[in-house]
Amino acid sequence: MTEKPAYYVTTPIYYVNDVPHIGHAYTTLAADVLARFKRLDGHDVMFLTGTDEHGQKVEKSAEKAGVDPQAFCDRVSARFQDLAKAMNFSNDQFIRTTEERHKKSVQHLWKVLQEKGYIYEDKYAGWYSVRDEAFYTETELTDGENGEKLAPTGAPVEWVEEPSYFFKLSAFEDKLLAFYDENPDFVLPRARLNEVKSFVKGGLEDLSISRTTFSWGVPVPDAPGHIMYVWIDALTNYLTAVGYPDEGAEAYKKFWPANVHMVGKDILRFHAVYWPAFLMAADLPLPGRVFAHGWWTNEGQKISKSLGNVIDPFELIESYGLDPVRFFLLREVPFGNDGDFSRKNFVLRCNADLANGIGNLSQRTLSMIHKNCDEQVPAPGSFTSDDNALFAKAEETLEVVRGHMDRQAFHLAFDAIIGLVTAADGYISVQQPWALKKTDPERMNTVLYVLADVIRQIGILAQPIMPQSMDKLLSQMNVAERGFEQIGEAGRIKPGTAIPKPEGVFPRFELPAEEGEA
RNA sequence: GGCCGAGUAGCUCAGUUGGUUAGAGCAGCGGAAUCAUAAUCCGCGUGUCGGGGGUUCAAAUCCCUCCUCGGCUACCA
Repeated sequence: MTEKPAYYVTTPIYYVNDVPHIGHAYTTLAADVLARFKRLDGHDVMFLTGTDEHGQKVEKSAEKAGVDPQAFCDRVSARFQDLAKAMNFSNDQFIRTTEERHKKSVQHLWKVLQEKGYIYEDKYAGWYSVRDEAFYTETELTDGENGEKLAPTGAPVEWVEEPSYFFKLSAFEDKLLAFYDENPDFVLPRARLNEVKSFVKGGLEDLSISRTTFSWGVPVPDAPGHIMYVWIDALTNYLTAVGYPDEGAEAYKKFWPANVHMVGKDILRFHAVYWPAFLMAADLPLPGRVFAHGWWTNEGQKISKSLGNVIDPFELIESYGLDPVRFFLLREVPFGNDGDFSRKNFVLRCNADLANGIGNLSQRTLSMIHKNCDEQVPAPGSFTSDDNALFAKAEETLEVVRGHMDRQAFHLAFDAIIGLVTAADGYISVQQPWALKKTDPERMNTVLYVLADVIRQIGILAQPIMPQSMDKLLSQMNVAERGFEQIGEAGRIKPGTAIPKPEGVFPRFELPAEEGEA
C-alpha cells in the first residue's frame, strides 16, 4: 500500500422519489472537483455518492407506477447514475440504501446504539394529515371554522399515536456545543454554524427513529413491524461505503472519518446535529467538515416544479457542452451563497474566462510554436527576470488554489487560475514574440518555451474543474505527466515535444437574444 | 415574535486589531497591437460605503437607532 494521505468526500444520497435536477448535479460536482483535486495532489481518495431508496413515499410511488419498490428504485437510481456519467463525475462508489451491505451496517449501528442505552421505545404522537401524508407541529396549525385544526395546506389533521423507537438526542446538547466550539470549521460557511449552534442551544428533543406504518425500509432488529425511519438509515451510508461494521476493514481504517460531507443547505441540520450525535453515541470518530452550499435560481426566479422552470442538467450539457457548465456552476457564485443561473451571465462568463482566456491563450501560443518553431517546443535560452516571474506565478498559483480548495472556496480557486492566464497574456504583450521573430529568433524561442510551459501548468491546474477540456489541451501538447508534482520546474515541458496545429478547446457562445419583460 | 447575517461602482463581490486619494472581476467608453477563437494589452469610476445620530485627531470599519432584504426557529428527502 502507498503512503499517500487519505481523503474521503461524500455527497448526500439522493432520494429516488425525485428526478435528477441541477441541485443534485451541483452538489456532486463540488464533491467531484474536490476529489479530483485531491487525487492530483497526491491523496488516496474515496469519493462517494448514491441514492436513498427507502420510505413511505417510495413505497407509494412504486405502487402508483404499478411496480414493486425495488424495481422502481432500480429505475430511478439509474437516472442518477446516468447523471453522474453525463457530468463526468469520478465517484469511486455509488451506494444504494437497498444494498444488503447497507442493511447490515445500519442494523449493526442500531444495535450498538441500543446496547449503549441511547435507544428506547415510546409512542410517536403528533398532528397528522392523511391528505398531505405529513406531520405538523402545533405552531404550524391554524383553526378552521368549526374549531378544527388545519394544516398550513388547509388539510384537516388528526392526532395520531404510534409506537416508535427514539434516539436520545437530548443527551448530546452539551457535547455537540462543545464540539462546535472546538471545531469552528466543522460547519462551513461560518454563518451556517451559527444557525446550527442556535438550533442546538434551543434544546434538543429525542428523535423518532422508527415507524410502523409502512414496510419499505430496513427492519429494526428484533422488533417486528418496526422500520427504521429516515436519518438513521440514510446517514449511515457514509459508514457502509467504507466497510462498516467491519472496523478492521482496510477502507474503513483508511478513510473513516470522512473529511467532507458536501450537502445542500436544506439538510445541514441532519448532518451537523443528528449525524455527529449518532456517531458520538456509537463512539465512532466524527467527520471533519459539513459544507452547506446554496441554491440556484433560474433567471432570477425561484425554481419550482409548479413554475415549470426546473433546470435540467442533461439539457444544459447538450446546449453548451459539459465543461463550460461545470466551470460556470462553481465559478460564477461564491460557493456557499445562493446563485442565479442566467443564460446571459453564462455566456459572458464562459466567453471571458474560457474562450477568450484559457482557450485564446493556448491557441495563440501553440499556433505560433507550430508555425515558427518547426512544429515542436523550442529550446529556451537563458531566462530573464520576466520569464522567471511568470514561472514563479505559476508555482504560486498551486499554493493559492490548494488553500482555497481546502476551504471549498471553488470560485476563488478558479479565480487564481484565471489570474495566471491573465498574467500570461500580459507577458505576451510585453515580450511580443511576433516581433522577436524578425529581430531575435532565439529570444522568441525562449518566450514561446516559457509560455508553453505555463500553459502546461494551467492545463494541469484546471483539470479538476474541466477534466475533458484540459485533457484535450494537454494531449495536444503531448504532456503525459499531469499530477501536481509536475507543477514548477520538476515538470518543465521538454524541448522538441511535438506541437501539432492546435484545435480550439473552448467555443465562443452567442449572447441570447434580449427578451422583453415577462 | 425570537435569534443570526447582509445592505460598498451598471452587475457580482473583496475590504473591520478604525488611519495615506475605498478596491477587483465582468459590462461600458477610448487607445495600442495584430501571434490568436473580431480574441489580447493599456487607460478611464465625482461611488451619499442603506438612512440618521454618536465616540474619535481619524469610521465602510466601534456604539445607538431606524429602514430594507435574507436565513434559522426539528422529524419532506
